[in-house]
Amino acid sequence: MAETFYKEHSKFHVAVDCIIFGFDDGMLKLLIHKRKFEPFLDHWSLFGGFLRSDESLDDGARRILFELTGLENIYLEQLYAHGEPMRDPAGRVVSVSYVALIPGHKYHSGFSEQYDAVWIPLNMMPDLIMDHNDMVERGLKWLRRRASTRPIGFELLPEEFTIPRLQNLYEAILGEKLDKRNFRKKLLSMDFLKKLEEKDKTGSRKGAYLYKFDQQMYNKLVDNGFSFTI
Amino acid sequence: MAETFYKEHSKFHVAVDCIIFGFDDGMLKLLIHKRKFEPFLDHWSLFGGFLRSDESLDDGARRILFELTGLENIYLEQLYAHGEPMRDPAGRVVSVSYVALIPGHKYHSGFSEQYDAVWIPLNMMPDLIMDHNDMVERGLKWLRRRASTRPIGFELLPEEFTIPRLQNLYEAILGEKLDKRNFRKKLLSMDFLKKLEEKDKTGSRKGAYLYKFDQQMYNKLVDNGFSFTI
DNA sequence: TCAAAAGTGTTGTTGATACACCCATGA
DNA sequence: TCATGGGTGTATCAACAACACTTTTGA
Repeated sequence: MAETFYKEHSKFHVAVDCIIFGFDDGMLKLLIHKRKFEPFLDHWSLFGGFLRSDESLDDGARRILFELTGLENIYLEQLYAHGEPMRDPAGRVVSVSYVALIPGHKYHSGFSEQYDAVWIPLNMMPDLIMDHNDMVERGLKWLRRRASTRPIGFELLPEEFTIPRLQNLYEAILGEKLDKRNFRKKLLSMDFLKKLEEKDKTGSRKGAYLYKFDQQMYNKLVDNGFSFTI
Repeated sequence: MAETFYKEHSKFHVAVDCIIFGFDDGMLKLLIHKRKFEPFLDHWSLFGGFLRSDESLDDGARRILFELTGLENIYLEQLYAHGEPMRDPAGRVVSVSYVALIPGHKYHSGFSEQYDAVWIPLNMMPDLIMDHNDMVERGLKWLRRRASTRPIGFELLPEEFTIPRLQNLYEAILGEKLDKRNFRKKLLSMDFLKKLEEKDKTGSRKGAYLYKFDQQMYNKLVDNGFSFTI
């Protein structure tokens, strides 16, 4: 019965494509791979797949990300629906893009090889299939906007991180150098970074103190009208 | 041949729903109507329709808006794709919502009656079908965000408008009173409002000078790194 | 001992906010 | 003449930007 009402209307394939950001070696990177099926077999592509009849768009995105990386509880947000009739030469497909942010410490889980996945620095992005380069550009704009109004930068770092590392990340996202004294002052004044006892010595002789993002504290601040900006 | 590649994958109805904002009597309003077909015949609903096989999402939104209002060249922006499997009890439908901003002076074109369309102030919104209330809420958040970072407020006013009218609009969008001296100072300092000779006397005895938004000037400012905030 | 990154305060400038009175006019 | 909304300037405060030297330590 359900399908009787609308049956005179066209139906479409619906796909989900994931724009997967990571941060490593001081660079923003994107996880892409060579496509495994026709058309465009073996061309560079975002990770995507077709929506199944029993799942929501969000579930589809989560599934695709999980199938690919084995990771769950990843920051994931819907970005944009692409629906040009000719965007895919092999058929009419409406594709909804999602942005995913992969924390730094989950990089080396070895998922890359089995799916032919590679992390490519944003400034070395090859031509991707169809409108995937547009998606990446839109994703980058989103990331810049989002990172300057919400504390999502932390989603791209390991749970424990140093202030200089955080600054590097913001510099990579915003594409500009920041003053370290002002950066530090501002971030610490916001009161949601917990300083730990240990130092991270991988970045320098001296070592830098590790910090943790305090989500609870952040929530409390937001409840009191605080809003993050960098 | 085109449809041979993906034929093992599910297909979906794709709909477009328009969140149509207007500004009148100092109030933000939304254009809604009573739905013309089952299911939910005669329930309050946003204006929407099914995507056709030969049109893009943007084209679909434009078409629906045109069929309804007879208006073209309306500010229209994609907002969000809703894809919960059970969002429509009559079938699996992925719906992409769009925000439309209708300029004030195009209100009285008489399109309302023939489509049973009514302008409802935002604070008197009835229960809408399915997830349409969510869409409205999302649309309002979008409008607040957008209006404070881009000069889209002008899309909701007639081509010629007074500063007090513009201020009323921003107050309605942001939901707070603004200081008239500061508002005026700020807007005029941005240099993209052209003052006209005539006054509009409908709002007061004294009359207030009319202004026009100078799109060219605005573009030039943006090229030079200017960014609008209110 | 030196190279390399971490850490630390102050000052000037700019933009935001708060605020009260006169003006023009039609009824 | 008076009620109504339009129009104007200044002073205070908070946030941001600019800027240079000391510390630690492994090689």
